[in-house]
Amino acid sequence: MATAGDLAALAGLLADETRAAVCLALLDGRAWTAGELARHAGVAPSTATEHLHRLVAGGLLVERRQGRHRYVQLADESAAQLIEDLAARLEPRPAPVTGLRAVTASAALRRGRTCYDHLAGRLGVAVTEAMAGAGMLDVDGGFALTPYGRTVLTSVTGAELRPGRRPLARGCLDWTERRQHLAGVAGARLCEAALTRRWVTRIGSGRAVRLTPGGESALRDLIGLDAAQL
Amino acid sequence: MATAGDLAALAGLLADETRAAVCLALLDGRAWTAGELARHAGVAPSTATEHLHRLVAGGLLVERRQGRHRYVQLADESAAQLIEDLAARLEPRPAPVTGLRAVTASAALRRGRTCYDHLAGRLGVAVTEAMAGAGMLDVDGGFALTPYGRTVLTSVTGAELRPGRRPLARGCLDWTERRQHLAGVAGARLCEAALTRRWVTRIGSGRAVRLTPGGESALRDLIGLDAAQL
DNA sequence: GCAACGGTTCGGCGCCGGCCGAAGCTTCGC
DNA sequence: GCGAAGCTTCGGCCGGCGCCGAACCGTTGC
Repeated sequence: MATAGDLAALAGLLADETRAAVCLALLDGRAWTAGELARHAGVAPSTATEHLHRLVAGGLLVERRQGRHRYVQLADESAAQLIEDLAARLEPRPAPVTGLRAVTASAALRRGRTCYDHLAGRLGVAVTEAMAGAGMLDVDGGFALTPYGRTVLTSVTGAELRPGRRPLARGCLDWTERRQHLAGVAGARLCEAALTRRWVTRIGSGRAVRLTPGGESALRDLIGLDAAQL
Repeated sequence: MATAGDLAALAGLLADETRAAVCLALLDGRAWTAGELARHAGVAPSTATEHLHRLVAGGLLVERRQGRHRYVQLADESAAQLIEDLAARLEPRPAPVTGLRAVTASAALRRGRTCYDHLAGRLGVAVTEAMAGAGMLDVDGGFALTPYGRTVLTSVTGAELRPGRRPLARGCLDWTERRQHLAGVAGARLCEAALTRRWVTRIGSGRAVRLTPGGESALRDLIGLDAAQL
């Protein structure tokens, strides 16, 4: 049984601005070095060390030491999901409609990005809706991959899709779009395939991604995605 | 865009043992008075007042003043879900198998309870699995109510089931069972019907519930629930 | 009216924890 | 080897916050 103390300790891991910044940065699913995170969060390396210790001890992060670097990343998908769930609660507006606030970096992020290990942003939402429209996802009754969708994704990835500890499909509320996009095993495999086949490519070193011309036609054929609406 | 400061502030609401105890108590979905919560958490009334202020200001709780009482309860289902999600991460063991730790109060809770506004515990999990077995829920591809399940539930509640801001069906990870049980609109309507039709009754004033003989036969006929395995 | 009761406000206390810089340790490049 | 770089440990500072009790306010019951 979960005690109040345990719950408070877990929440306490994220209840600090510096640690929160670290976790948000790590939402890209990749491993960062301690120094990168310290600079990102704007604190001294020694301070970052302490925070990373707490986050690792709390099970939210895992570390991998490699030479003189210490890489950390989110421990698992459920850790990422927890942070996403909290962050989702911070954006209660249904449709932003923010006019011409053309901060290009964040505009690129809104257009398309990875969220831990799957696609998000307008691209992720559009892919999800195209799949729903093509009968691959049931989004009315909840959020589930249909048998047809399973067949299609299996043909893409080659390997059989099986739910393990992680569900096959799960809706992940999008920060910027306030709509659900596909997460879970299916979302991860699709994102993996999209990156290896160069349907999407990363922009710079961040988590923003861009749909390539090849990806545009491939996704149109596969799931009926209309890239024009992006 | 969610900032680290916002995230930290939200997490900070739960990052205190007293506030966490309050939120866990409120997970039963009902309204508690400030004094009840103070006694439950073991702090002075003045201390409870401050905590409740913070939780209300943070949007996690709503208050309703009635005479000299101040009732608080969780603001919405997403607040309950957030707390559930955090609590679920605290029980990483797949199968407890705790032997004969017969703390009767918690045993009753494990057997059956309400979780915000739907059924949980062994009862909630058994209902969910019976519905999956009867073809009303798709739990392989994710978590969704099938058209057949929608028909059955509509016949039970009379009113049409429609997803709004809240999904029709959603899996909610059970604290004690570590399996998913049915939440979302469908879970809430089913629980509501089960309580009004006396398929289940509350035990005392807490969140524990018990399956009645009438409920046993009704749920056997409706979803093929085998009450013997409870 | 008056007392009892629930809740709130305020002041004060003490501790926890976040921050930094200095010193030290390990690894890497040369 | 030797210096530079990445990281960690330690000590010390300081602010925030959780706690309580006392005084106060509004409601309820007699």
